[in-house]
Amino acid sequence: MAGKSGPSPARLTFGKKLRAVRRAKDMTLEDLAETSGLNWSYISQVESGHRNIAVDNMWKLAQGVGMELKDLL
Amino acid sequence: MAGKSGPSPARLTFGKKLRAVRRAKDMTLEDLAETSGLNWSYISQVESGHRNIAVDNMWKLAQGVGMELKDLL
DNA sequence: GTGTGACTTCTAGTCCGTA
DNA sequence: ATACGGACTAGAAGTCACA
Repeated sequence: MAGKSGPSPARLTFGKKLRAVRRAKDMTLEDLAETSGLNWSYISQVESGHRNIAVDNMWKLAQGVGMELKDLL
Repeated sequence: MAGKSGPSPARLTFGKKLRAVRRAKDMTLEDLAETSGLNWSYISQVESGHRNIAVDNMWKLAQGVGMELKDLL
């Protein structure tokens, strides 16, 4: 794993909200991978809080799910 | 400089708001460096949008300035 | 369709000096 | 008190195979 240190509150907040929104929109990881331009496997790790994701990618995921970034925090 | 790619909208939004809030609270970069545990030189680059900061550190900066992370986006 | 570990490449993040 | 640059290390980005 790349994001070694255990899930932090910040990662978990973002990850859980992202997953909730994605599912609410009936999107699979593969769907979101396509709309965000990121790898589905990577997104899976982000949603579970195992990755310390940076702003640019947070933004892409927010866009990919049709929301403002601040609404995922 | 490490963060090569130019400032993205996501970086700029966060950076500008952080700088505004920090100054509104009369904090210097060194003050924020101390309350957040991050390097002041690095924070300077984040505020100007030159760095693609990760969530955990965004959280630390939000804490260091006494705000919720979502309010800096 | 999804979670995870492992791996390489690239940059986030530190530290120092200089202005 | 802030900015910028170089040089370095830790860790994020990005991908894959297997469950």
